Amino acid sequence: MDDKEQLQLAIGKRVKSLREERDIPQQDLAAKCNIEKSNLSRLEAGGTNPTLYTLKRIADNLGISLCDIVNLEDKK
Amino acid sequence: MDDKEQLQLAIGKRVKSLREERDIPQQDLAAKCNIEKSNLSRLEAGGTNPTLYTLKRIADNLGISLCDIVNLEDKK
DNA sequence: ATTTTGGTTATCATAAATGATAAAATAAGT
DNA sequence: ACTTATTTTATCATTTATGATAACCAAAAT
Repeated sequence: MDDKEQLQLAIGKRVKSLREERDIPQQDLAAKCNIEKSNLSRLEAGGTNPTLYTLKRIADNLGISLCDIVNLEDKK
Repeated sequence: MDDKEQLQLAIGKRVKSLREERDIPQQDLAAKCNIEKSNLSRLEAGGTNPTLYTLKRIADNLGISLCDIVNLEDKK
């Protein structure tokens, strides 16, 4: 697996984990962020290389900073 | 100006500032990151909404973390 | 069993990021 | 002034993120 795929999987896991910690369904988060639920599903599954703005909206609606949402080190 | 534009300008400024601190020309950084110099120029000018992977490569070659490169608060 | 609810997956269209290249502008050296 | 280095800008092609929609799957609730 290459660098890019690993990164995508890592950010996907991170978003999913943060969302689940808050007990908010994909659909709800997607709606609040104005992104398609199918898009969020792909993102969480590591199937996309999201743009900064997409990550910003997700971070905002999870109540954390951009810096925090891309803090992928040692996150399992 | 909308949210997205502001974000783009902020990340552009941040990258440019970090690059200049290190006295590395756009061309060199672009080459190390395997991105087009024109693309990096656009990015630094706030003309693009970069993907996570693009930011990752830039961060790596600037010697900082993803978290750090998107740390845009109070950066002027 | 059959509705909900949450999530996934597939497909297609559209917008936009990036690649590729070239030319022009600007700054820095000399 | 002239050269050199650096950056910007424009254009076009290609790839891909995202939008939009629909169908499907799996639990859980009832």
